[in-house]
Amino acid sequence: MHNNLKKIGSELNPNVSVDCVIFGFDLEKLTVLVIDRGEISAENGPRLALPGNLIYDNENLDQAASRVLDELTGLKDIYLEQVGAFGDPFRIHKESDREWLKSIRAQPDARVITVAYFSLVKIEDYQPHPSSFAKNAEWTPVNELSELAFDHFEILQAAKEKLKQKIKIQPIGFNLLPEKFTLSQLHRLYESILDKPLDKRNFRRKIQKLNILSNLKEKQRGVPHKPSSLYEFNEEKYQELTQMGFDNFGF
Amino acid sequence: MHNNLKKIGSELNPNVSVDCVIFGFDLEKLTVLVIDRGEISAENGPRLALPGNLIYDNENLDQAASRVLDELTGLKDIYLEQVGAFGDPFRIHKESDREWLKSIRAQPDARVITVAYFSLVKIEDYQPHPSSFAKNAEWTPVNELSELAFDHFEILQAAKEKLKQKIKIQPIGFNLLPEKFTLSQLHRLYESILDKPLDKRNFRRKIQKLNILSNLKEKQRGVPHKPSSLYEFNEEKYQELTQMGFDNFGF
DNA sequence: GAGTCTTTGTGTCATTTTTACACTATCCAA
DNA sequence: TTGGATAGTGTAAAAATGACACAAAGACTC
Repeated sequence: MHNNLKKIGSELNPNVSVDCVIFGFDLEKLTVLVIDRGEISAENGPRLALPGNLIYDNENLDQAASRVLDELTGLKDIYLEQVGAFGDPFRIHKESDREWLKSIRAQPDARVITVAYFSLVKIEDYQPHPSSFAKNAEWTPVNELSELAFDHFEILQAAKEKLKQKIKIQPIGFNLLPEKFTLSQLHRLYESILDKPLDKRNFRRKIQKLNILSNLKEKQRGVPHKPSSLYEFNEEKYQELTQMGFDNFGF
Repeated sequence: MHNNLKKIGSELNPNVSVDCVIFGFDLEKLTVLVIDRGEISAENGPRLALPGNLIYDNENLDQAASRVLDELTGLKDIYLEQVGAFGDPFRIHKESDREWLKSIRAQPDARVITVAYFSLVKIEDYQPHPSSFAKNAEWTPVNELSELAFDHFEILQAAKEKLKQKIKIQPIGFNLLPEKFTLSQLHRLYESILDKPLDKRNFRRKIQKLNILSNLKEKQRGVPHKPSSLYEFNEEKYQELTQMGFDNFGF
């Protein structure tokens, strides 16, 4: 077995890339980490793009996505989920994207299929990483973006939709919040992701009934209003739930 | 724009394939169309595989999946949905798969990323197609499969899961049934897909409340028991529903 | 320290949805 | 005509949902 290994080196595969939709939450809005390409584009195309790169021939797709995420943010062990493959033959052939491609790719005209991932990051954990394009990375509220390079806007929409569906099934939102958070922050997070208002009391009732939060006996300090209790996500209780086949968070 | 078109011919892309999980429903069980590769495998590996093929450089992924489906079944305009990309570097390197690959691929050792799709087919519409591998294709109950070539079993599991989730959100199951069907058949279909029993009366109540079925004033004939009313899926009423943002079929 | 601003935190009631459950009706075949 | 098989139907209890308003706690200002 694997006597064909010799044919697989650790070189870039010119035909397959991964792109990452890195979501964050600034306690107000859902945001996404995008790269500013500067004024390189030919005909005033979009300056912003999703981080991504070609894959290496000796890594699998998940590994490639983790690597791209790590190179950009320095973060490891981050929640990561595949969105899907995007492979229109002309997806990278807008004139406004070609200059940029020429500057970063050995074969800027090759057909590239990309596999999109979304990841959930605590903004507080992120610090621009020295390497890579991180110096040009910026958190932007998802709803303020209306165009991106290549087909990245389409990918972003698909990632938002996937996140929306997923959060109805698993409480993955906690990956976007600090360790300690308030119910109001969680509430705003759900409203941001689901993109619709949720009744405050009903939301609190529902989320508390799940019994996956620990009420730290601790309050916010220094806020100019009634301070809120702080909670943390209780992984163990969550495991109990899921092992009973729980699968519907009902939002 | 597209002065780079010259680099994109209509040749097979040696690095990207599509694989199709073609679901059917024999009115008893959920089935899937698999290819029997015969006894070609070296060390008694699995004989069965999902239909799939390399993509052409001038088609997008959805088109490639439609093409593969068409080549195998002769069917067009079939419900098709992407499951995701599978790209382990060694996914096609099992010794038991190599003989087969050598017989069908110009570059049997190339690293191939595959994009999986699932499609829903009315078994009655399917007739083995002269071309391709169709003569070796067979409908097999999903739950009777325990191994497949390459990583196809993993792909099948992912497709089942995707179908399961999707049917909770959209009534796509009708794509698997004849135009005219009984509530019991629909009931069995949902049980097959969700892989759990559903109470008969509750199921009927729920599905009827959706109001997307038309009761044809027609009954089964020739069955050795009380004949059932026949229904058909009412596309228009369904459109009304979805346009109101309906999104939860509650199973 | 009184008043204002801001956000937290809480309960009820009416409606809808879910769950569990058993018997009669209708056709075919023997 | 009887037996076998599946279709078709209703109810009651429990749970979930949706709509809705006001007092409490801290920070800040004057």
